[in-house]
Amino acid sequence: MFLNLNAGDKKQKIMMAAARVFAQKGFHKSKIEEIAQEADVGKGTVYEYFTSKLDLFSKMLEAGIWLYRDTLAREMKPQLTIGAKFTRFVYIHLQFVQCHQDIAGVIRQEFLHVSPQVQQTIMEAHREIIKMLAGTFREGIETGSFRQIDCELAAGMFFGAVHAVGAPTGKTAGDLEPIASQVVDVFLKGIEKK
Amino acid sequence: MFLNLNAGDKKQKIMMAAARVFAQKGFHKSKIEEIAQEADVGKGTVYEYFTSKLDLFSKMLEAGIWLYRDTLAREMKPQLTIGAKFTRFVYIHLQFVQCHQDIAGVIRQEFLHVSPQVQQTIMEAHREIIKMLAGTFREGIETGSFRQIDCELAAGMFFGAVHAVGAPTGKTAGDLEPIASQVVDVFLKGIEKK
Amino acid sequence: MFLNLNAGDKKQKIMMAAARVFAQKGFHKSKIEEIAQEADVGKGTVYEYFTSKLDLFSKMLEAGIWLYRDTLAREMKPQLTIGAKFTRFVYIHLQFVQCHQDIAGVIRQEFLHVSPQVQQTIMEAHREIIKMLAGTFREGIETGSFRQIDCELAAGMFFGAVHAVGAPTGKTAGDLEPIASQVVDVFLKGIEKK
Amino acid sequence: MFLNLNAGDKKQKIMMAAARVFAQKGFHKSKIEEIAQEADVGKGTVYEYFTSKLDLFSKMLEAGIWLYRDTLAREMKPQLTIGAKFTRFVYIHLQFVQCHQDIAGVIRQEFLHVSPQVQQTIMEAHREIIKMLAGTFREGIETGSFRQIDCELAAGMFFGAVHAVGAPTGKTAGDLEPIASQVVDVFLKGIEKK
DNA sequence: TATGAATGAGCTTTCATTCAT
DNA sequence: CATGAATGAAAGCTCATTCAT
Repeated sequence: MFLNLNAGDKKQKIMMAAARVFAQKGFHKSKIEEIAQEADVGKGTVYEYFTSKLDLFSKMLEAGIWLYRDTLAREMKPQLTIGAKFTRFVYIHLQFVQCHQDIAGVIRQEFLHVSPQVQQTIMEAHREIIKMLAGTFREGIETGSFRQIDCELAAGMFFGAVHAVGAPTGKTAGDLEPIASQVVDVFLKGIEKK
Repeated sequence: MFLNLNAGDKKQKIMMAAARVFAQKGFHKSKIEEIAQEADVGKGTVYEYFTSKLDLFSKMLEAGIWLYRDTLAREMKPQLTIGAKFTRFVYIHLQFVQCHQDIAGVIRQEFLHVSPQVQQTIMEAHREIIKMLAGTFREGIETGSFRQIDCELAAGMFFGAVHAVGAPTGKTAGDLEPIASQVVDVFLKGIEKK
Repeated sequence: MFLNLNAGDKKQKIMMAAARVFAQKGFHKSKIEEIAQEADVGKGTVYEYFTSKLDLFSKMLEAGIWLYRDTLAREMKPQLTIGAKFTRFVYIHLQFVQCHQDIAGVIRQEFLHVSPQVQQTIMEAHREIIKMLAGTFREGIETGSFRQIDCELAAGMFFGAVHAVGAPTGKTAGDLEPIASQVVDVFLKGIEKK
Repeated sequence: MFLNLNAGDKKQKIMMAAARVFAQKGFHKSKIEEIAQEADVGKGTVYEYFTSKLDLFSKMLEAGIWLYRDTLAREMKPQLTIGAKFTRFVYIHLQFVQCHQDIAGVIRQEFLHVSPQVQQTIMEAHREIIKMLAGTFREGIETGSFRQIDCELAAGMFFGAVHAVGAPTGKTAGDLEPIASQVVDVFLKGIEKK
């Protein structure tokens, strides 16, 4: 077959199948055989591209995180106003979670107890986001838009809040734009009547 | 020994050992043998008190959730002002997480992929908290303290934020009182300068 | 309590309970705990009278075999005519099987694979019966009542036939006397029309 | 190797090994590992072909019963005279027992306490044989060869007698033809001198 | 390269047996 | 004597991984 799919194609296919299965069943209940079936390849083929189940999981997860970061980096133009940045962040996060439910589910749930490596990877990504958000908060304080608050704490709270909204039990049914606006509105203005 | 441990004590001992091990390794990587060793009993003894590994996990988890709920119910006096209620909630939550790191860790991480039953249990507890918080927000709106916001969304955001602050990566090093105050301050007043 | 039951009483109680349980579930599926419950004694008490599960089984089985032999010895008066002896044997066997279904069931089914000792015990009893029957056949030949046949073979066949009739699937519903007569009639006269 | 074993071969190999081990030790004392060793395969391989130990046992047993039935059906030509039919039956039974001692041993001993399914299977086969024999007796009565006897009882007795002769303790040392003749002779003519 | 039959380490669970009371 | 809570050896079964084809 000369018009074969490009080289990384089967690897991709396996990783996507893995994301689906891992998201649905978790790392320990997912069977390599099932992932292989889902990817429509033989069980042995998985081991042609990944050294182990853990390796497949890690690679899949890293790809997911990379995609998240990439999406964020692409969409968070520096020229946006601070308020717009937050709204944009929430929108992108919610949209990512909605589009990539599989990967999002895996990132959300399965990181503490799979392997220290994996835990490391996710916590690093988490720290990076917090850092970015804290930086934006700091920027707001410096430009006089925000009042004096603990930026790290606020960043943690903000990400936690957004994360909770994006969770399956949260409000992610309708359009994401208004929800993103609301979230940012609540966070920036607080809920007390002035 | 004449001052023997009271009845049900061994069950407690096993559950506490289970909490430690499950928190550290997660459900699937925890071995019954290790839990038995940690509890300083024989492997078979675990099965005298629990029908299976899953049963032990569920019972331990339910006990943890019950403890959380109980603590909350005991400490959230209805006569507190709304602001004080939120501060109290954050304080109690953070304190619980700090005191019962094992159980908190288990509740936080291991619920999706252990069993539908367990998932059910945790999500129910989660819904209950959200409901309580949303009710408090509603109360604030009715009394004119809070502005018109989506109470469910706000409750989700608030719990998410608190949850994030309580997570191992969050800020829970120093005294909890000031942190609780700060969290509530940020949430009530927002971060924008008026 | 000075008017206590005699010494062997509890031992008997346990053995009878064992017979019931072993008969119903077989050796390997019977649990010591269940036998203890059936005998209305504590689990540990079983070990006061028997050194092990196998010991209990063996003792119970030997008691059953002894009872069978004893019944046979008591009822098979030497002064009976040969024909009467056979009828008597069949009747006693069928009655024993009917009265002591538990023990009979155990003897019938559970002897090959419990222990070589047990197998030995039962096969010895079996050989003894065959020998007795063969002797009676020989007696018949010598007195001119029976024709020249292989006594061992005939004894084996006869016991096999009686055994089959006594099995749960066989004909043991109605009165045993006529059945015993029929069995002996068939065996002595054959089934061919003369 | 180019002349590989045909498909289903390994399944056969495992079933034959199982027959040997089960016959020697009984169901409960047989370990999967030992059967695997006997079959010269890995422990896990057994589970590639059978879902459980019980499944392996059942399948093996059914194959044995099928073989018995098949042998009987093939060899019991309807055109045989009644007397020849009985002789043929005894000969086939004894030969089967001699050739397939493993399977015969399993069928003879292990059916009550393995599983209701297994019990069902064996008792059905037993009933079928009894029915066939009773039919032949009835045929004999109708054609005037046999005297008026209870066919079911006689069939039970006959099979019991043959079964006993075929048992390991019975007479199955020498040639089977003369033994079969003797058995049938005894049964048809009886043992009384006319 | 792609495959899936074969494997065995490792797990949960059972239950005969012990022994402190 | 009587007990039953405690125990751990032992067995069935799973599934990540290998490797001959």
